[in-house]
Amino acid sequence: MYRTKTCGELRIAHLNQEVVLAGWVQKARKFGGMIFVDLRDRYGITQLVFNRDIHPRLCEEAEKLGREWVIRAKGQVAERSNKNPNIPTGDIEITVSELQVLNPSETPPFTIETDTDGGDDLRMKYRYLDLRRTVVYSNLELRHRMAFATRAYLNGQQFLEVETPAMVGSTPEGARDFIVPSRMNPGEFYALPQSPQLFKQLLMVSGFDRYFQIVKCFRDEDLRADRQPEFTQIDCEMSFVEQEDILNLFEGLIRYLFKTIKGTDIPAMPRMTYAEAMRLYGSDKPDTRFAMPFTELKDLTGGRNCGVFDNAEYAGAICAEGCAAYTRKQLDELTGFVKRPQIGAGGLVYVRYESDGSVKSSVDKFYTPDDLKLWLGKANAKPGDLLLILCGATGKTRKQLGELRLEMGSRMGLREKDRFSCLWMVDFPLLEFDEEANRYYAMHHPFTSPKREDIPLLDTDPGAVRANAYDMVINGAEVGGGSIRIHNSEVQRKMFSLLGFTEAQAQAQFGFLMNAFKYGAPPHGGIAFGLDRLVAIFAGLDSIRDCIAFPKNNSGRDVMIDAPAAVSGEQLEELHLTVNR
RNA sequence: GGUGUGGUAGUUCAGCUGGUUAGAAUACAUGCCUGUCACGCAUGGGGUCGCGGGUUCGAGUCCCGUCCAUACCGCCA
Repeated sequence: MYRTKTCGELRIAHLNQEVVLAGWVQKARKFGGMIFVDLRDRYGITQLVFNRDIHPRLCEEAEKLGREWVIRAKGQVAERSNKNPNIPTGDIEITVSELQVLNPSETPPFTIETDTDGGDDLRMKYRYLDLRRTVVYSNLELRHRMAFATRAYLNGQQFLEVETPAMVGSTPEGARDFIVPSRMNPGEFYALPQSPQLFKQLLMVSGFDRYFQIVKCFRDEDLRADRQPEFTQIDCEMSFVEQEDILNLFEGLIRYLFKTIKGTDIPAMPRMTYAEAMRLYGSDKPDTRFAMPFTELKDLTGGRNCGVFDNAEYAGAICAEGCAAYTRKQLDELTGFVKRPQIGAGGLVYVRYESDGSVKSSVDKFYTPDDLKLWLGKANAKPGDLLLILCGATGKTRKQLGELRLEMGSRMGLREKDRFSCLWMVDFPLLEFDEEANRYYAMHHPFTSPKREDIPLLDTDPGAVRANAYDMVINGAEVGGGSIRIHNSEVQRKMFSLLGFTEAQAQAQFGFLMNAFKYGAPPHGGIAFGLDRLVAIFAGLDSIRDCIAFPKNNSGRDVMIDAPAAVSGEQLEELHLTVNR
């Protein structure tokens, strides 16, 4: 037996017990006649003590120990004379009587400690060492617990976990596919699934009624802090349900996760329509940890010959509470922020509501204090508040104001990581018009059903049709989304024709699904949650990379195994491929 | 594809308007140290200043190009 106890479990109650521990040398503090070794494993750290007076030969051996050596030590649990209240095992130590080096280690390229001296690049290259650090390990442990709890909840709701293929066919809509050449079918390719969408719908046709799968999905698009080319979804589908059933059941899942993982009861999730979210927050995933909604000012800005406002289709303001004292420098910073190419606003108008009740603004040339007080009134501003105003084309300006709102939220400390605000975003538009391609695209996917009352609009005003589609938003992040699917072949045909698919194209791409639907497809719908994002939010992480064991870097590379990489000419030949560069 | 930021010791970083031998902390090595837990003290080794070109008497520093990392925009039904 390599060990009788782990490094995390020994307490004062184990006093005088003879134990065997195994693990890694976190750090050895060497004195002349005494050596303290912090022995680490997954469960914690236990201090080993070597004393020259008691075991001179052992002490000599312990002198050689270096960082990350793997050792095994036998000894007696003893009460420390100087206790360490910072660790759970801090009351005891092991007086070692036998020491065995199981494997020495080179000095690691960075320190394996919570406050490591290693930068991101290096930690990713040696990810197996990075994962030894408790802070990183605990994110993966949390991920395990969340996945486990998800399975428990869904199992309790009669969901079956079914595996679907990871080698599928490429489809034209949506994200770029990762492509896998087929050796046995020259010139033909599999694609890795962007989601098991079609398969889970087929499982509904098969009568599985409630399906889920915690499954890897793949999208060949540029990465972000919250986007990896391979990521994990909690993918779900249900039959004989309406939108309300799905919202309730999966609000239950998230509530269950908060309860079991964080021990908190979250309030009922408000529902917000897409239109309302755009009007109030300029985003379909508003961060509702703080309010600061938009106030529309266009109707109050006319008649004063102020070109900026008069030429704008839209003027909107946010009210930053208590920020009237912002300095010129701070306002300049904000102006710079909104003028960055990523935001793209022309400029920023501010109105200071001074604590003494007076008003100062960047448009004092055009507007009287009484004019400005009307604006402040509409925005519910109080003395001491600061109004920040953007204007321009409606859609664009709302988006810009949304970014400014988030920036102000951050600056004002309103986006604490340990506070959670969840909501359902509902009534998404069914279609989105793409100016460049001069056609409609499905906002969600082509199988999303339109709202029954909006079906007539499909012929007259497709852009106004609302979908039975919904997203769950937590702290400004889209953590899940889904829809009630189309199960009526007439509506599906209309949808394909709106999307510019010919009958033949639709048949070629989605024929198997459309055929299946001929044989009694039940009404059905589903949802998929991004497990990585959920874990990141629960753990308060800035990037989902920190809760993925072996993530890709910003360029989609795995710097640890150095992938992707070139393959041999023989391999290419077998696959009937030539590389064109 | 675009914008910003960064690349200097094993690591994290400092290095001003260009100036002589490029620093700090930490890690590492050696020695001393019997209650440390960020141990302490002393000594030491360690540098292609990302790469290429240019300006200059002189470039870590300025210019151009390029590569890499990172955040964001585009993209992500």
